Amino acid sequence: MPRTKTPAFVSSRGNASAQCASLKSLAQHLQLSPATVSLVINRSPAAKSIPQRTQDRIRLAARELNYRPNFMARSLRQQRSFTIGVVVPEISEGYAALVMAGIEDHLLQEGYFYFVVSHRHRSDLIEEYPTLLQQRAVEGLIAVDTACSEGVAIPLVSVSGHRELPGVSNIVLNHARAARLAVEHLAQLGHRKIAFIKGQAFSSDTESRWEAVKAAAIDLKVSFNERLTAQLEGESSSPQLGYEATRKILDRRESFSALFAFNDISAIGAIRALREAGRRVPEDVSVVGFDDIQSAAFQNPGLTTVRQPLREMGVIAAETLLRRINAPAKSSYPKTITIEPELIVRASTAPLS
Amino acid sequence: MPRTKTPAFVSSRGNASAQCASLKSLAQHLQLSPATVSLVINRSPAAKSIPQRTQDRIRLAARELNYRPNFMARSLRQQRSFTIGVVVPEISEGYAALVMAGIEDHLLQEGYFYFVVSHRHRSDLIEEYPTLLQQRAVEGLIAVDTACSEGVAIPLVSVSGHRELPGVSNIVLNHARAARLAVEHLAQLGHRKIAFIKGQAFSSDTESRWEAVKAAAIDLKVSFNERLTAQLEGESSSPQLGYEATRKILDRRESFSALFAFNDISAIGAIRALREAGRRVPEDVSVVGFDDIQSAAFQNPGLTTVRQPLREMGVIAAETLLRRINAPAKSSYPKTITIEPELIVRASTAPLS
DNA sequence: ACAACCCGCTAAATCGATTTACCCCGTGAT
DNA sequence: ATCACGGGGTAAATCGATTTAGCGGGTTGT
Repeated sequence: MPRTKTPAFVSSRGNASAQCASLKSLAQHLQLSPATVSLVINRSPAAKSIPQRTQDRIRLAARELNYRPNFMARSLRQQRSFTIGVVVPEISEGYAALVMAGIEDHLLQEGYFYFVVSHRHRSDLIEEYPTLLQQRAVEGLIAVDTACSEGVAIPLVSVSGHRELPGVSNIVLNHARAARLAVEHLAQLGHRKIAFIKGQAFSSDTESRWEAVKAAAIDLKVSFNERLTAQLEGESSSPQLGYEATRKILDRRESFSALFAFNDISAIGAIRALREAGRRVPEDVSVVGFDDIQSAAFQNPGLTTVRQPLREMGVIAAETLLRRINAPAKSSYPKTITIEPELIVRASTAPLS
Repeated sequence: MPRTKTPAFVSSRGNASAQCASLKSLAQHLQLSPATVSLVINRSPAAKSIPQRTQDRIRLAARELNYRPNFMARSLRQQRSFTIGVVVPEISEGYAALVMAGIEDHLLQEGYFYFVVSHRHRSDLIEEYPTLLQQRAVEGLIAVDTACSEGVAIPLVSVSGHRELPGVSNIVLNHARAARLAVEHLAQLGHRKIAFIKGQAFSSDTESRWEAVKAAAIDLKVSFNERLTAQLEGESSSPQLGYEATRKILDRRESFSALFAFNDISAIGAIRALREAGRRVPEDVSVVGFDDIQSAAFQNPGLTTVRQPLREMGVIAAETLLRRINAPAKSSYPKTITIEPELIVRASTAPLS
């Protein structure tokens, strides 16, 4: 039997304004049972036997008393949180931010919210965050440019993850085509000696991109010279890495008339290194970036780059995830979704003079 | 009396792996009551009368059965969500992304998660999102560069909000000092004829910054010439706006040797306009930006700018909010926290030749 | 006349924890 | 012998919804 009875509606936290109104109080006010009110408010099919009159009364009162269903109670009962988790390497980087913008667009439209966490390439965090998010009852995960561990019990969509894992849907760029677009563009401008900058080992795009670049170079009869390649080194995402890689290439004193960087950020660093070495861009050296982050267009000169439709990739990731979440149990799911890149020609490339 | 009994632990959703283990099942396994287990697991003071032996048994079993408290159940009972909401104009913009990085840092450290929403300056969304977030049971809100409506029942911290509202803590830059830093720098380089670009009307920083700039100009005896000022126009956050504003100024054929833009993005557009008009930067015209977003350092030449410590501002916002959330009820809260700017001199400014 | 149904609604179980108010037993003090 | 007290727990209320089984009474069908 009950020991104590609190006086009802004495909220313990200091909310001065009228945010209360539970289902129970609303029902009491209406002289109805909570069950009835719930049925009507949720437009449950079971409410069809309730006359319109009563329904109107209920809805009116709900509006007047400013009834807002308690989200946690509802989640607990229904075992749904309408929340998903997004794991990114770093929020303040153009890449992830653009993907997130797309994710947000679609999720909010569908009534979902999302938690964001950034792991800054720390492997302990990469392990820990998915678990933490699952404890927060997220219904699915999106991992951006992150090689996620397996063993997640919930649907997972990976953007540029590049690991075929059971239970994971991959959204990947068509790297073969992307590399070809860039190399072809340079080749058409007359460039034959092209320098290449390779990505850091930890970036999940590095390997597939590199293979694609090699293939494109060979295919298009462009020399692929080891002495004209360098790899980005270091955790940070600053143009400094591209600057250093380019310096290395320059120091080898091999001649080249074009450079294809791993991404826009490194392309920007490369341009600085080239200028310092007295080479003008694009007159002496043409430079192509990758990604088309916002600052690519902001460069002077504007950066020619292979555009990844990052925002769209975010939207597609969100769509795919929600489809999986709302699919009838263990049904099949897409393993890989390939996205087509686009070459954006700006002012950092020019014909071989 | 009970009508139906489900066979216990037959989860209706298709989770193959072992994620179950409720408090009840754990208690059953241990031949103890849920109450005891809960007390021990939460290290509640009431558990001090329980012998170490039992405590160890409980913790061991919890580990073995991989017990994870159900977040929603716990939230419901405790009326706490450990979640806050962050409202930004646009995720994929350097400004908000940097503030968010700071917010995240601190929140996750303290065991909080956050929802992000972006309103893209749509006033209906600015109205709607705070309500939506409150329905999601967030314990507080951070609004970044957003003139939030009043009437929020939960603690609100505003970063660059610039509206003194009851219940709101404002984090603002010391604009007087910021303007002075920039103008003084240019004046010391010998510039007297300086062009100024003013921000869009919807940006909450625009007015205070503008006043500060005028005051600094007058104070430092730099001419403040209406014909050398222009305002950014348009919703987008692209350098194009700065480009157009600068064109307007150039078209007036008034001579100037330096330009102070509203922010880095517009400074980048300005540089492009100046170059196209045959003016070199910094040899003919020095340019100063504002914010120090990542791409400021990435510019060629590197952009001299007034740095807002955006990441730190995010951390401070999060700290302030958590302090308010965990403060004993209606206690007082900081109304305004002023942040000091810093001048970052790069290569876009040079002495008057 | 009795079953079958429909209408309008409700009781009560449930989701999975937290937390308060005891309870029972043994020991030491009076 | 009785009381007080502390140790080692537990029962049950509670958070705020959702949802199923079913109740009472009137109508219809046969």
